[in-house]
Amino acid sequence: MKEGPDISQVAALIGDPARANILTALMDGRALTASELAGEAGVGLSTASGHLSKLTDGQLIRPRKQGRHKYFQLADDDVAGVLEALMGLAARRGATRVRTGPRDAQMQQARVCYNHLAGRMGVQMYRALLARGALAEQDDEVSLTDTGVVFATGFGIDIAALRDARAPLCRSCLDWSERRNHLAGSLGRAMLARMEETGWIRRVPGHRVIRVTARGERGFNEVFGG
Amino acid sequence: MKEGPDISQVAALIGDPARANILTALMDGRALTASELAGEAGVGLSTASGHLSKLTDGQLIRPRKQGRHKYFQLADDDVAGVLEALMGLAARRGATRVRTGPRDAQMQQARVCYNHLAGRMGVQMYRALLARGALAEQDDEVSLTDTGVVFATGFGIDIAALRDARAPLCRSCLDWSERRNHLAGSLGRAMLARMEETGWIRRVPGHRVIRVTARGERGFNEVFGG
DNA sequence: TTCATAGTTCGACCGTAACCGAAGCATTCA
DNA sequence: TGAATGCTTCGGTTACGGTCGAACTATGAA
Repeated sequence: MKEGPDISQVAALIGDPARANILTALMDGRALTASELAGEAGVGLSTASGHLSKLTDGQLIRPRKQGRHKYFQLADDDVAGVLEALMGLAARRGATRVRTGPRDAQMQQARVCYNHLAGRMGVQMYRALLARGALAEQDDEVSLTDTGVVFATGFGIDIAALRDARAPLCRSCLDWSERRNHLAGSLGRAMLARMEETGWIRRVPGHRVIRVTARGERGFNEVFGG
Repeated sequence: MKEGPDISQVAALIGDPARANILTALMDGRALTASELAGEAGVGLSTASGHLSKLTDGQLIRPRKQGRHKYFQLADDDVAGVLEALMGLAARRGATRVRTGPRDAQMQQARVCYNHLAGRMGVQMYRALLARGALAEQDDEVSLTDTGVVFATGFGIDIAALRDARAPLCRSCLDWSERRNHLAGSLGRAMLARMEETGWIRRVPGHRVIRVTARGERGFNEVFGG
């Protein structure tokens, strides 16, 4: 008597070692690129690509294209919940593994990403703007609220001028070191430019690293918390 | 690379269609013989035997020898919980089985989930118990309050006896059709058994569907609202 | 423009495991 | 004691799917 949903397809999807590794790697909520996931899974890029499209079709993960990178994250909390529950069952017979750490500290702190602020500082700014209601997020889209217009103007940015330009005002950009959103778009660019003008930061020529001045650190923390 | 237990083995175990059929058939908490399960799975007896020993090794099911029969049942509530959760994912993907008929509607209304009540009725009961302070939820854990002990006793359940058994008294289980918690654990089992004793419900033999009697409907609404 | 990097698709190879039937135990019943 | 039933094991076949490298597409950098 075959009743209820067919669990074998979903389970089989999770049941391949490479795919299970991919899903486990995504369990912390970060978004990783196809190449990184190939490394995590211990398979070649072409193999991983096949797995990723299967997982996407199965709605266990969700892809997000960004430039020439393609980031993947778990589809939603329910998926994470199922994985967690499966780990509970699997734990009854042991078999655990290890983990690796990150690298370039300076770049992770603050850097330029297509002319806007990225790294921990970029992510912190983005979250602060969300928290104070300056930005509104929905379905991977982000927009500037009325509150946000007031804030940006106070920060020294001419929003009306930015709106005149064809380029999108706000875009969320996935941070490669933090794996969280930061602010892109013409507003993101203007924010970074403004920080440079006011002497908060200094860009290292020929490199993406950003140096934060003492004044910049004070000011940044004051405005964006932290 | 990775951390946490290896979920791929357990998932692969569930991922085979024949084994998934076997596990699904056991979801109502009954113990079935190898021959019956072979029929459920749609494979030959020798094939089923192989699957059953794999599932046993994987601790998803538990065999019980009785004479020349060998009965199998799910290993415990956790296994049932994982299966329910997987059904939730599968249902969302639209991977329901071909057979959709009156029985599906009945299943969503009230069904057995490893010996406890699931479906809309199960969820409603759970929420009513929370609302009246009989159950307390925190961090995915659920426990019986003093108020709850009084209530359960009034319902005809010997809580002291349940506590003596090793099995956990209360446990929440995610309902695949409602996507909300319902009550599992030995109390959940006792509640269902009590409803059957008092003639509120009648289990359809060989199926997970539960039939609610007229008296049961009155009584249930009276006690659990709605 | 040209070059480099990220990812996808294709083709071929190969291993695992699902499957069945037949023979082999084990248990119960006559 | 045999005969019947329930299940397991074995051997052989088959097919599905995971794997890689190479060719191809798309995007960004110089």
